[in-house]
Amino acid sequence: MAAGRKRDAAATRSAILASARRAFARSGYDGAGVREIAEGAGVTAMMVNRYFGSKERLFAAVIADVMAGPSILTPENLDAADLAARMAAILVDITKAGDTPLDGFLIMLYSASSERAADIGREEIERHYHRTLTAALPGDLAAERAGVLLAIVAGMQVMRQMIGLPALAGADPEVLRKLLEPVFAQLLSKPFQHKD
Amino acid sequence: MAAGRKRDAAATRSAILASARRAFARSGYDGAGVREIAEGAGVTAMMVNRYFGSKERLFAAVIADVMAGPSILTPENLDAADLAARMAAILVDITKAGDTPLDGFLIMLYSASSERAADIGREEIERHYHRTLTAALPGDLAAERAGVLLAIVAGMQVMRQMIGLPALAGADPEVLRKLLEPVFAQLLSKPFQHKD
DNA sequence: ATGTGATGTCTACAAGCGTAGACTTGGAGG
DNA sequence: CCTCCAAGTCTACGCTTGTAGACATCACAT
Repeated sequence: MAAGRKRDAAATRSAILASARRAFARSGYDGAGVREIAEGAGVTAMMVNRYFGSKERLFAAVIADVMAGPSILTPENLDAADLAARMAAILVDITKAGDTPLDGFLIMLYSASSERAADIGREEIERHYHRTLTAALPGDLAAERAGVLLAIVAGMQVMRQMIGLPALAGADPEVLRKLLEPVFAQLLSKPFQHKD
Repeated sequence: MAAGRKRDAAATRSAILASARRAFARSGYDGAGVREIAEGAGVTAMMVNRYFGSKERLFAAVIADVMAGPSILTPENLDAADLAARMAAILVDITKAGDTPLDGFLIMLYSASSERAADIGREEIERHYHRTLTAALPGDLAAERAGVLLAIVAGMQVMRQMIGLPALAGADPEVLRKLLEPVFAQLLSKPFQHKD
């Protein structure tokens, strides 16, 4: 058991949740073991099941916890005039290499090969990210444009953090921002019209 | 053993490779089991190790096989004037939902949570995709632009096929092409200059 | 036809997984 | 001080995994 804490149910629960978040972000749903998660929280494996019922329920709790945290799509960002620039800056910052406090998107990507985990992830992405972004986009094809935007965000996380493509993982953040901003601006642009 | 084939080493090897490709594309490196792969090829699990040495070596062989196949980055595509439109069209087609013959990119994404698999994947993406695309890009920051382009390709695969985001998975292909083409065009554009 | 080596199968092992139930220990209320 | 329930640990089961070695079987060359 962790030295600093003794028999505090709420604290133990938080410790397990935090450890699980780290573990899932590092190894994905399948890769992270219950014993490993428990050790990271300073308890035994059985406490995970005592507090969360099962590994699957723990994963769902982690995703819910992550979703409750800050994201690119905060209301003040969505209403800002320079949304494209903000999105680019935040995305580049979030996906910087090393032991970044990874956000939930990455956890879901790592876990997407597990069918159950992918289901949970799709549901949460849909509800939390896609719906919000779609609603904020003026013009035609808002849902599709929001989808492409999320795909770009996902792709940057994949390439910078999961694969670790050197050209992206080691790139100058300023350069990446300059590259991404016009891309975002194009998809976000207000007078988007479906012309054909 | 498969009914149609009898004691043909080359055919058995191909069958295992093909089955492994399907299995890895469906479940990722960790998710796909050797027994499952073997069954898909109509043999026993031990044949996998006999022909490929280990699961890890099998995975490397699958990636190599996939890389040898067709991709977006064929020379005639890279030289074409309408590269952006071609990339958009091919990407949308490749990532269409259902039991598509998935390309290697997706296998690597599914397997990225395994450290060894991610290493193999990064190496191959770097060598096969990123280097080729970088060389084909005129203007400044070719490596970074190529990286962002690959990230978008990866993101579309993730969102359409892994997560299955409805807005993308169920979208009209024509619409997606129209959305992606200007994005690609912007990153591919010849007179790209790093201005600051 | 008859060895003989390649081809494929069977059984099994050691390790790790998620999970369950019985057990022990701590800390607060009487 | 003593009790008692929550908090936490221990041991273990059943399963799956990748892999190893011994065994069987088919096809071809002599």
